[in-house]
This record gives sequence, C-alpha cells and structure tokens, in this order.
Amino acid sequence: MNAATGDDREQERPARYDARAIEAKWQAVWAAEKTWEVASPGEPGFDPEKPKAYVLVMLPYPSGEPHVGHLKVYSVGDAIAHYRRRNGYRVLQPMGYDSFGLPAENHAIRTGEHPRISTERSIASFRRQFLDWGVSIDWSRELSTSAPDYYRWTQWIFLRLFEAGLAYRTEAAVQWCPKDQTVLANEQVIDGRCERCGTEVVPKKLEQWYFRITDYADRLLADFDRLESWPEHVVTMQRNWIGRSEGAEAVFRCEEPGIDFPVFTTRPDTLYGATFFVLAPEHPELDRLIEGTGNADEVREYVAAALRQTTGERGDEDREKTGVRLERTVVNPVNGESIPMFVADYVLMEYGTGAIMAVPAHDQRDFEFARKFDLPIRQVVAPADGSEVPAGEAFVTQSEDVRIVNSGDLDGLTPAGAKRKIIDELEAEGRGRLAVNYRLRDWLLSRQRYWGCPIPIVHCPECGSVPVPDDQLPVELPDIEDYRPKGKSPLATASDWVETTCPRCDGPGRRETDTMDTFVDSSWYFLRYLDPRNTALPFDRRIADHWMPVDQYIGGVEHAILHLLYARFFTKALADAGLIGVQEPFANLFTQGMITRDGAKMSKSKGNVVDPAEYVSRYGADTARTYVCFMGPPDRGGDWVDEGVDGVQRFLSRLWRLAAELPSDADRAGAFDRDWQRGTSGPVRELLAKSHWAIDKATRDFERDFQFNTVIAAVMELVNDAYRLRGELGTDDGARALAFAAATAGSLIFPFAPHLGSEVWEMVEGGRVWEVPWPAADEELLAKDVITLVVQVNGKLRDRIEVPADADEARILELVHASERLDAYLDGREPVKEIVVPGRLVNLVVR
RNA sequence: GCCGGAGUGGCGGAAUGGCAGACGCGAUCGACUCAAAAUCGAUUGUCCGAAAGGACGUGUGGGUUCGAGUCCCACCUCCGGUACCA
Repeated sequence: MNAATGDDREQERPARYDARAIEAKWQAVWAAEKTWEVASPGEPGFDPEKPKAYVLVMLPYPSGEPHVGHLKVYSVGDAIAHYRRRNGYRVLQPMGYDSFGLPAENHAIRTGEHPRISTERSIASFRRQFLDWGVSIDWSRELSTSAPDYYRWTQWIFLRLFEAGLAYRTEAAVQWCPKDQTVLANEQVIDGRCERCGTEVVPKKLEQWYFRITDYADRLLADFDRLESWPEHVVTMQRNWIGRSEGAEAVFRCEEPGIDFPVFTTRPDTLYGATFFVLAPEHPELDRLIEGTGNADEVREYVAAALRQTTGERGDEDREKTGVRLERTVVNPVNGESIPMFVADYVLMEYGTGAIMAVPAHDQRDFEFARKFDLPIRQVVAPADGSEVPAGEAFVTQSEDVRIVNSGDLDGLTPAGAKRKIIDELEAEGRGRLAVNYRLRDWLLSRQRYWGCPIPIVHCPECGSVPVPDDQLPVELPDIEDYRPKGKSPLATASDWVETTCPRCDGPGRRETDTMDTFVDSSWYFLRYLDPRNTALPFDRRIADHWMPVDQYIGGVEHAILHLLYARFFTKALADAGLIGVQEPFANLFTQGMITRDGAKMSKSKGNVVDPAEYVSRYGADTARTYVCFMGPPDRGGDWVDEGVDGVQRFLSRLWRLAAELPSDADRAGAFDRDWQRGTSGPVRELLAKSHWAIDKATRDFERDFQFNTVIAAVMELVNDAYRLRGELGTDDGARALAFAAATAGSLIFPFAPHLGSEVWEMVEGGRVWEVPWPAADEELLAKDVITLVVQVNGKLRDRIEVPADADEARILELVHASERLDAYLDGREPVKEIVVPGRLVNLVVR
C-alpha cells in the first residue's frame, strides 16, 4: 500500500504542472523588472564589487523562424549566463540580428517585397520566440546590422581600415557564383561551390575591394597563445586555413626574352632535381614570354580553356595532368642548367608566385606530369641506408633518415642541412632567399548585391576612390525597383543615388555600388553591444575595454574559420587603430554540436525538421531547453527523439509535484539550517546527503566544460531519491529534508529550466532563486561514516565490505581477512601483495 | 592523401588508471482503475544455472600495470574539416 500521498490532499484533485502558466508568470516578472539589464561603468546601478562576465551567443541570421540549432545554442548560452550570475558575476548577455544577407534579398526577387519588410518580420518572430524561451537577455542593447544606426558604424570602421591601408581595391581573378551573381571570398567557396546556394563557382577577373588580412597572418597564428580556452580542433582548422609554410624563393631566369621568374618552394634542398618549370595559365608574364614563338596560338588556346573551367573542375586532383610546352627555357640558379618551360593548370596563380620548379622525383604532381610528357626524373633524395625507392611514384618523405644525392656540394647532407646551405648560397648570389608563404589570401569583401552595407566610397574621375567623410555617414541604402542582380550590383540602377559629387573636388562622382560581405557586419557587433546607443562613435573605448574580451563565446562550429577568423582580424585592426585595448575578441569559445533527426541533418526536403515553437507550445520552454541540454554533451551533436522530450517533461513534472505536495510551511521551517542538517540520521540524513551530493556533482560538472547532461542527471537522481524516501519521511525532520531536496533541485535546475526553477524555489523557500547564490555543498554532509570497499582477488571483484570511513590500511586489511567469502578464492594461498586504495578498493594478489 | 573527433546494452549516453553501463528512452511485470491514460513501484548487458553463484563483456590485435573503456604500439570503421597549396 502506497500511503505516502494518500492523505486528503488528493480529494481536491492534485494540480498538474502547468508549464505555460508558470512560464508566462516569470517572463512577465523579468520583463517588468528588467531583471537581466546590466550597467556599464559610470551608469546608474553599476556594481564595481562584482567581476564582469560577457557571455555571448553568435548573433543569428533572422530568416523565417528560429530552428532547433538556435534553441540549443541559447539554452547552452543562457545556462552559462545564469550560472555565472549566481556565482557572483555581473553578466552581460545581449541579443542582435545579422540582418543583411542573401536570403532576404532572394525573397525580394521572388516576391517584390522589400528585404527590410521581410527582415523586420523575421526579427519580430525571432524576438518573440527568444522571449518565449525565457532567455535572460539584456534587451536594452538589441541591435540589427541592417539598421542605419548600426551600419553607419560599419562604414565608419571600413573608412578607418581604408585610411590604415587595410582596405584596398584591385583587379584580380575572383570566384564568381553564376546563380547568386556575385563574387565570393575564398572562405565562402566550399569544394568549388558557393557556400550559400551550392552552385559551381567560376573564375572571373574583376576589380574588387579587399581587406588586407594577410598582413595579420603571423599575428593571427601567434595570438592563439592569448586565448584561454578554445576547442583544439578550431585552432587547428584556423592554423591550416592560414597555412603558413616556410621555404625559399629561388629565381629562375629566362634569357630570351629576359624575364626573372621567382618560385616559392618548401623544398629548396631538391633544387638540383628540378627538370622542368611550370607557369600557371593566369601568369601575367605569359603573353610576353610566348610572343613570337611557334606555338603561341596553341598556348593561348590552352590558357583560354583553362580559364573557362569551374573552380571545382580545375581542382580535381584525379584528373590527368594537362599542359603545353613553351618554346622557351629557364636557367636553374643552382647549376646553370637550362630546363624546359610549360604552362599547366595544375599550377595555381593564387598560391606562391604562380610558377613552380618541378621536381618530379619528389613531388607526386610533378611526377605525373613528367610521365605524361616524357620528361627526365632525377632522384636527389635517397634513403640513408642506401635502399632503393619505389619506381612507380614520387619519393616523398618527411623522414630525416635520408641524404641528398646527385646535387653537387649538397651531396650527403640531410634535407634540413641542405636547405640551410642552399638558402645561404642563393642569398649570397642574389638568386633567392628564405621565404614564408601563406595559404590565406586577402578577404574579398565586395558583393554585387543589394541587401548589404554600402561601401562608403565615391569614384571620382579626378581624385580616384574617395572616402565619404564621417559626417556624411551613413551612406544609406536607397530603395530600388528591381532587385535582380545582373552581373553588377542592383544599386547601379539607382541613378539618383549613384550620381553624386566628389567629396574632395566637388566634381561629379559615382558612388561605389557594391555592398559589403555580411561577414563584415558581424566582425565587430560584439563591440557595439557594449555601447549600443552611442551616436558619436561605434563604441566608447573605456566601456569596451571594461567588458572585453568576451568571456564566453558560444556558437556553431561551422563558423570555425569564417566568422571567427574575420572577427579576430577586425579586433586586431581596431586595436592597431587605437580604438580598443584587446588583441583577441573571444577568450573562451564553446562550439555546440548539431542536432539531427533520424540520424540526418534536418531539411525541408527530407521532412524531418523539428520546429522548436511547436515543442515549446506543447511542452513548455523549460522542457525543450532542458531536453537539448540533456541529449548528450552539448559540444557534440545528438539525435532529436520525441520520447526523450517526454522523459524530460516527466522529470520536470515530478519536481514540480514534489514541491507542490510538500507538507505545510510550519512543519518544514529551518530546512536550510546546517546545524540541524548535520544532526540528522536515517532516511532524513540520506536525503540531505543526496542533496549535497547533487550540489557538488552539478557544480563540478558545470565547471568541467559544461557537462550539462550529467548536471541534469544528478538533479534527476535527487528527485528520484526524494520520491523513493518520501514514504519514510513522515516527521517534521522528514518534511524539512523534503523541502531542502525540492528547493535544491529547483535551484540546480534553474539554469536550464529557469521558470520552473523559479517557481519551485518560490513555492518552497519564497523569494527569487536568481538572487540566491549558487549553492555550496556541505563537506560534512557529503562525507560518509561507513563506506563500501570493493575487494578484488587478482583484479577480479570478489567481495564488498563495509568499513568506517576513517579506517586506516591496517584496519581495512584486518576486516578484509575476516571475510569468509574470500577464503574460497584465496584457496589457502597467502597474498604476495595487498593493494589498498583508501575509499576505493582492496586488491589481493595471489599466485 | 593530410589534420581533428568518435567507436561502450535494444537506443541516447555515464564512468580523476580502481565496482563498466549513472541518468534518460524503450521493454517487461506489479499497484491504482470497470477499463485505459496518467501516476507510483520493481526488473532490465550477454551466456550457463532452479537458485546460490559463475563465466564472458567497452571496434580488432598486441603491450604496460596488482588492476585498462581509460595509458602505449599497430590496425579497422564511422563522422567532421581540408586538399593539385609547390
């Protein structure tokens, strides 16, 4: 008979956990009292006693409705924010929208609706849902990057970079997306396809705006040391993307018509093995080189064909090598040898100098090319033990157990030694030098699209590219009739807007009609949050220096390179301009894993999309939020399972009922009294100890890389124990223990289920849980008098014994030897070794 | 190819070198109910055994250790990133 709840309370039908009512109640409190607003130094309400914590989730692109990825990232971010607040920090958690961008513009092309209208609609629904989820945001700082009072400062910063020589315009081969009709940055081309629409990109020669991010390559690498905690793989990805490689530049001279061709090589030690020389089809000296030679037309034809290829086709490694031999030769600077020249599309203009020395014996690509064109292959690196190298492939090795051969005075040296010697020689003769090369290229920022931040430049036939003066900012985006891109920016059709006067000479000028890549907008938004209503500057340096860096940044790993690299670059450039003190924007980074459904990425075409709003209205925000944190470690992905949501709902209901069905207030007063707690025994003590265990476990797992799944599991255990012990707790002490357990569970679950946590706390203790410090476990209640020790024989579990917690090794062994169970396993043998791990186990080793 | 990450019950996942499988889902049984749902409780790695108990068990093969899911070596599979980068 289960009599625990069988009192007359049941006559009035037990109330049920009404998540929506509870959530509306607390959201109203937070909105009315502006609970999550936080002051900067000098503002009223600023509390200098508390340390600051800037907790930031990557700003969303507002398109349609938030999806589960947003639910997860804000659930994680908010849990961290709440945890920090209750640990005594002044937490800033702002919100904004990355509201320029292609989807809104494409929508405008389809429907004719102005992107501003559809964007505002999306922002409204994002805002509504974030409020509905009860995220603890300082809404007074809300911003959107497409608002003139925001992009005014994006333009202002662009002009500072322009003045510093970090923004420039030049003609170069760029990646063009034929569908979106715009150029793309290298970072936005994935496997030769447009990151946004998946169309194959094609090369195109255009005059475009760039940021000189390559100037910062070394600092971007070195300053990984300044970060507190970033996922190692993100750092590695950025390292690889920057792609620093050390080597040498060597100059090969073509006597006729007299052109020096520098090449970059990471293997100057193999210079003697160079048997031919290859130029990229785009090489600027090619025309001059072939002028008047017998096969100039053939070469031109090859080049034209190469340029027509999509980036994907050209990048295909498996394709057979192609190329054309030029009727020219170059001289190898180390041995004076004349070697034939080729043009081939496997050499890229964007990397190095667009020309290579080919060492077929030790480079797979050169090897394939040499085979195809029947060129000599000269081995210059050999295993130190004199063994043969495989014939059908290039001999490529990082090993130092090799020696240089067939290379004059380099013979017998290791590659490292040969590199040093050859670079010294090249430098002495002025035919080369030590060189460092990067994979990273300058950031192409102009886009031939409408819905972006206008570039504040006027083109003047007299003065060139002239910056718009600061006092004329913002250069506002004009309204236009037709959004369709036509190979140039739709802005070009707004002739009233385009035609202007030159700020420098007052003559006629034309506005720059390209807009900025939206990644520019999001490269500094974390600074605007700090001083969002400043009308004189993008932000006040003193305020920014107070809050920066972001203490905890949270977002998807898909931004590991793009956004995070750009934002790091911007921060350094702004620091160099004296606008801010920090060198790195994000001290700690947490990347959350992607939620799938039925094991697959969610997509409309698969019909497996989870709409968070649907779950929030059915189960409540607390259930949805707690569920995404409970699925597994938040930095890993997880599969959305409806039954799992039910499980979390069940748990939250149990917690609510535990609080709702507590005995009357009078019986349970003093539940938090430590002296009383320490004096208890039996089931009362057991439940109190479990409560303190949960506090300790939750706190440790919170600190340990945000292991939210086990934090929540600990609270579940506490609630389960409370139910299990409830029947044995019919005394006043029992009522107090239950009250303490329920209040503690509410307090610990609050970062994930803030509404329920507040409600439970209010029901049990009264007051506001977010104003109560994060609980600390009582060591004395954590400690046990009697502990169970595991006894092993030869590493196999054979017995358990109860020992006093303070028993020493001798006493433990005495108890072990008293065990009759063990005799069978020992079989009369004397242990040769007895290992005692206090508090853990005993292992008897017998032979 | 290169660089990361991960392989543990029917499923998601727990385990500072020390009781493998916490917690949740699912499943089975029981209580309540006319019945069902909800709720509460119990059981739930595999094999042998009536039971007591025993053997096996963390992708594979070896190693270190009193003791290995955890550390080392070699390999396999999956996932992510990246790639004619000279």
